[in-house]
Amino acid sequence: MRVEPRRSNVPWRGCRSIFLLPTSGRPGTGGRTMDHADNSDLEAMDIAVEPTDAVAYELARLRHSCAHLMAEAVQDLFPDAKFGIGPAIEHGFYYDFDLPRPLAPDDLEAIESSMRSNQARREPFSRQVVSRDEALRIFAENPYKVELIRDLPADEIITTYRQGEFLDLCRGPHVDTTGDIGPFKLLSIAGAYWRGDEKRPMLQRIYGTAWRSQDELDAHLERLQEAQRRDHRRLGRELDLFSVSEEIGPGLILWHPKGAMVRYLVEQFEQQEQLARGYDLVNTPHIASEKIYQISGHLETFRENMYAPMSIEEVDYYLKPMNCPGHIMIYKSRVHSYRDLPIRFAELGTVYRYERSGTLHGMLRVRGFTQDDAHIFCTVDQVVDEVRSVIDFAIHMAGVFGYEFQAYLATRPTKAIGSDEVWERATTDLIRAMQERGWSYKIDEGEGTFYGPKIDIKWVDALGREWTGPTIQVDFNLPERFDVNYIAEDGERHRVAMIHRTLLGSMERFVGGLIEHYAGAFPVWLAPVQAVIIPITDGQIEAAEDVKRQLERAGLRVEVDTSRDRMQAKIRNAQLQKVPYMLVIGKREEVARAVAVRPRSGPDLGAMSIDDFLAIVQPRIASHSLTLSDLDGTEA
RNA sequence: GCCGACGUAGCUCAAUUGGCAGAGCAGCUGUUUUGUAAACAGCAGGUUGCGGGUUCGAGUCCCAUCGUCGGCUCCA
Repeated sequence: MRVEPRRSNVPWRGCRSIFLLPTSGRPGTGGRTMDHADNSDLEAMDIAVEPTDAVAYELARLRHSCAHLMAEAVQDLFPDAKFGIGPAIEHGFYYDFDLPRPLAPDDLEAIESSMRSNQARREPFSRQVVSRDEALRIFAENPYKVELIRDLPADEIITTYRQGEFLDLCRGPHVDTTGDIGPFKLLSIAGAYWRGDEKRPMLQRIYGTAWRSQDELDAHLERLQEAQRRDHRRLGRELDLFSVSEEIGPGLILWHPKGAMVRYLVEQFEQQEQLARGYDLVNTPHIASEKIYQISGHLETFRENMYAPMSIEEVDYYLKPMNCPGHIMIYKSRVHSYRDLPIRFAELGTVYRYERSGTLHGMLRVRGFTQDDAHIFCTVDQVVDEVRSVIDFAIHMAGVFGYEFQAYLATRPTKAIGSDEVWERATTDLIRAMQERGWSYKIDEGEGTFYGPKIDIKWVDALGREWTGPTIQVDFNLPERFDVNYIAEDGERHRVAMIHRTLLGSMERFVGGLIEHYAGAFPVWLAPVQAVIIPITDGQIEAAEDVKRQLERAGLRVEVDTSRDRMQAKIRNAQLQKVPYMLVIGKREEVARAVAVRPRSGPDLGAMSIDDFLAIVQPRIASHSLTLSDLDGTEA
């Protein structure tokens, strides 16, 4: 199975990654993972699908045909257009064009309507085998196609496909006629570097989606809208969770009280879990002198992501981009016996990294973030066990937040420190740990860190989107560079192994993801406000305040809505704020010393005593339940 | 950083071909004291992102800049 590297600034859009058919009979490519320059394969393959899945195959064929249909329309509109590649991708397709002018939204409509009339014409797709020279002659006017042809393996059978007036270099296969393409919609225009290389020309890319039936298309468009409704930037403002300020700077998150409460609850929970698993908490400074980053190799390999140094008494100091050097220095502050190991240092460590302006995205891609970072110092023999227990920990955390997950093994990048043997060993250890855990994993070729390979765990959220979050890295390199040792049974110094890991990734990205995962409706244990008490008239404010005090004594986060809105408006506001419980108090409840409980998710539970309400809520808080009452088993 | 689009009140949006910058919600004040998703009225709110330019006159046209959005590249 071959995996295309993810390319997107939005972490979950990584699910755009696609799977290619095995390239039987193509020497030199079997089993090789695609790299960024491998788009020629994409074009040659054209159809990109999970090999086992017939439906996916059919969809991909249809979508790739739709890309051709779109290219035909673009050619009509821009006779001078030069064509790049137009593969099927997950949920749709795109095609890259070199056009004489920028596309505008109106163009999409024109292209779409031209596509529809060509679709109605039911133009057949016809395949021709051509020689390399013929192919070069046919596409002589088109430098991109020429490049693709030149890069094809010598024994490649070169084919073209024609429908109507449009002829394309293409391996196919296609549907029989344009009439078989099914309902489609063009979605967006974007720039994209030719062959993904930022040094090469930028082409205009049109994204579209196509399905077998109108119902499937409608469902997909509905999913896109749902994703928009869940956008954490929108919910972050509406629920008053966080903001960014141009004056403070882009990519720097301001956590408002409610967002900070969610973060605090996540952090507190995780810290407790860590302490229960033999971690020690540490703290390290936000800046450090250049000396440490010379030793670590950061200045060598990570400098472009680091902020410019500040000079303090003629020594350059850097904002820390990672927490590892600090933890290493804590370890090294004294001699360690093999009996001490493993030592596990955990820190909610805030790091700053320069990210290019175009990559920033709400809380999901920022310039300052807090990692739930830990470094495990252990013997080489303990690595596999430790990695395995980190994996268990990660599974546990995923379950608490209701995520499915998928593991990726990221291997040695081009820019790396350390010998081949060391990398080999670290990679093998990671694979062993995953195998012993019974995990299947995919491979992200060359996506490891500069000091070691890693397991990236990607959450799959309620909408089926993937998020890069937790990461586990085995590192034999930094211990070497920092000369990190322990005294073994033989009385000699031995090198430690290090495991870097996060379980949630960063608090920014994790909470941002949580917002979208829960659509802002946090489970009651995470909700910044767990209950709003709604007095029906001013007469019940006192009773409401009294109830609030009782609930606060029981450890709940509660507000009283003392506004002069009518009850209906108060309920609406609480509902829009996605507060788990509304506790209505009118005259009847006041007299009965009760509250009428209305969960945001379900029907009114009627009036009950405070104790009865607590009996509903407290177990759910303690168990991190996703439900608010026995009546809603499925609320997410 | 690159390609494209977009920046008007706290939020969502209006404003003919360049001709006095408006509405709803939120906010404040008053009236209403209300039974499960928006009571009524009034007031206030803006150097149209920032800086230049063209013009008698710029939210509108031009240039530059900052930011946002969709992608590309890169990443927790």
